[in-house]
Amino acid sequence: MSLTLIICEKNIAARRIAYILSDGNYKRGRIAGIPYYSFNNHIVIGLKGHIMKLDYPEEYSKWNDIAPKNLIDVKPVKKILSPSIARALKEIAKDVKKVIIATDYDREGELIGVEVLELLPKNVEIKRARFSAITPYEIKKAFENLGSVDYNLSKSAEARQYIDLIWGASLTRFISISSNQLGKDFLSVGRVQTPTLALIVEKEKEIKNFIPKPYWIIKLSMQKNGIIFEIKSDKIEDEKEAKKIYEKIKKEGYAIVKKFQKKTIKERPPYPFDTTTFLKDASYLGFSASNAMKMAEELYMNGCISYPRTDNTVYPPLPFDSILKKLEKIMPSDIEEVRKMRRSKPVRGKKIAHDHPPIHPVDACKVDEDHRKIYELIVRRFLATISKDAVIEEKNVEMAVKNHLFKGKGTIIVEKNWRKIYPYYKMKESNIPDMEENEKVKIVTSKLKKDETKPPKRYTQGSLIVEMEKLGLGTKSTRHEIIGKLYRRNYIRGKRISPSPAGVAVTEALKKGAEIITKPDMTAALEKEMGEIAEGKKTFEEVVEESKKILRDAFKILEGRKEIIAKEIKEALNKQNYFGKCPNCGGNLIMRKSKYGKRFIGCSNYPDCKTTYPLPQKGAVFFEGEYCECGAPIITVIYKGKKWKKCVANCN
DNA sequence: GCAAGGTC
Repeated sequence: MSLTLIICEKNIAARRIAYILSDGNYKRGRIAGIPYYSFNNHIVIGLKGHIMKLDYPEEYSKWNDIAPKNLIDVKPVKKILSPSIARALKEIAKDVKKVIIATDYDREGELIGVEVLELLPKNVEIKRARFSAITPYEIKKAFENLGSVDYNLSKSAEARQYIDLIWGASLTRFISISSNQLGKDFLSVGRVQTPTLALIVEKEKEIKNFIPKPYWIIKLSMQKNGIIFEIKSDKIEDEKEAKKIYEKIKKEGYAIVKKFQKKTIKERPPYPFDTTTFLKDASYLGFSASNAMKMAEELYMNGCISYPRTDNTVYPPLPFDSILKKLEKIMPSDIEEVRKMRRSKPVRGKKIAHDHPPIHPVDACKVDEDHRKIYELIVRRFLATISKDAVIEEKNVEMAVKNHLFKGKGTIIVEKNWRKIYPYYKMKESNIPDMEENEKVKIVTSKLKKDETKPPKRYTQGSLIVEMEKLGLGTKSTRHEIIGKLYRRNYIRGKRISPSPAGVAVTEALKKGAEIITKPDMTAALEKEMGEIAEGKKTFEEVVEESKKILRDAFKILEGRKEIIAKEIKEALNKQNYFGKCPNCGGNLIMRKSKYGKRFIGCSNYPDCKTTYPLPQKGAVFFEGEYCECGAPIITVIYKGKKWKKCVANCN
């Protein structure tokens, strides 16, 4: 018997492909605990993404045994990530004559396929199926037109792995060892995480250096036909000028209409959910990116929504009617509304990818509270994208008082349509009456208001993910994990994200010695080089060697600055670990770790002063200079997106 | 105990 083995990137893809190729007549089985699907001398098996991982050989795993910079020239080895999958593949391969790689049609997918080949005997025939959607048409076409594996493409992905590992491992160890942050408290560095951290550090700097500029605005409260509305002057930067104008106009009883415009605007619904936009809106609902992603993954695993990792904002043909029919069971009145306001074609976003559809519901589900919020967001987004445009009426007026110009604006939603079903995007409505040119309108009151320009806003997890995507940092699958990592390392804190002292110190230290790792440019350059490997213009060896050279040069500078770097990071950590003055002896209270790894607060005069306080073991804790009535410091705790303050002595 | 990338 000669078998054909079809390898997919994940189990769900394997099942669907088996279903399509066998016209529904496949059998399920398990081997080494891994599910597979068989029909007519074919076996389809799904992996769990990469089955190999690049890492340093065991003997280099002790950080003190080798100087970090020497890691650059150690050859990493491939290690098996999932022994059970490797066993299953080897078992099946015994009877296999032909292998078809049917992993995702992208760079990492090509490498995942090649990883499998390394586990299989060399005498099998190897083919590659390329498809950009798991639909019967695409799949059948791909399997009728099999190609061969693109080793240049897989090599380009290997170059990325290699470069990420040598830069990440060597710099992580260098920074951690020089600042003596070892064990669980190590300080990490990476091609994606460090530029992301630098964005946050940079934003904080902008906020700190921001000098607010005062300005004045004259606001007039107007009345016509019983409608009260507001018009205002432009910003006036000079106080004297503002007062002069105000004095001149404040006793006036009327303003004269110079221009009046009324227009009706059709407002399209928001485009279908890709991962980035989904996480942005979930962030608005108070979900951290990691938590939102976890909820979405669980909803996907339970068959409630489509695959949650996608860059696509354009629906392929979907069974819209049957999805609506399913959803009717759980939200009948909403679905009735949507039926009444269906648009002829769903809206499309700008980004099109063909591997996965935009995130949408696939079935009606009843789930617990946290999942429900995420599920409802996804369902409502889907419904909005197939609903009619909202209709907005916008009025703009310019009025003059003694030759000084004032502007007013009114916005009213005439027909809510998609806004009815997707209430997360709020719009401020304000009404102004219709007016005609040269008409006199009554001024009710006038005010001169002082205000000032505002500093830029800190990132939220949502806006940070949007920015990362814009800069090409990370992927749809990794961005939320990168942000989670920065929190876990205590580099960043808060919902409105700010850097910790250590986050700032590590960024600054790297900027002065290895600036490239702190910028998105490194990813951009790597993308370009990977493209060249894929096109056969450069070899893996050339690209890796070039990268190694840049890293060696960076180490020359870093090694020279080692003492300063150590001092700066240690000072930052001291600041981070300082929790105020000891109420018993006046010494410094410091966050320490017990020998079991639990954190607590102790006095710097230990053992003479034995003052200690317990700390919560989870979340971020820090001191903002406040003390409780009992004399003990008040700490700020951030955990699971919530922030609160408490007396460290628990005196209440 | 290092990275980032897949996926569970």
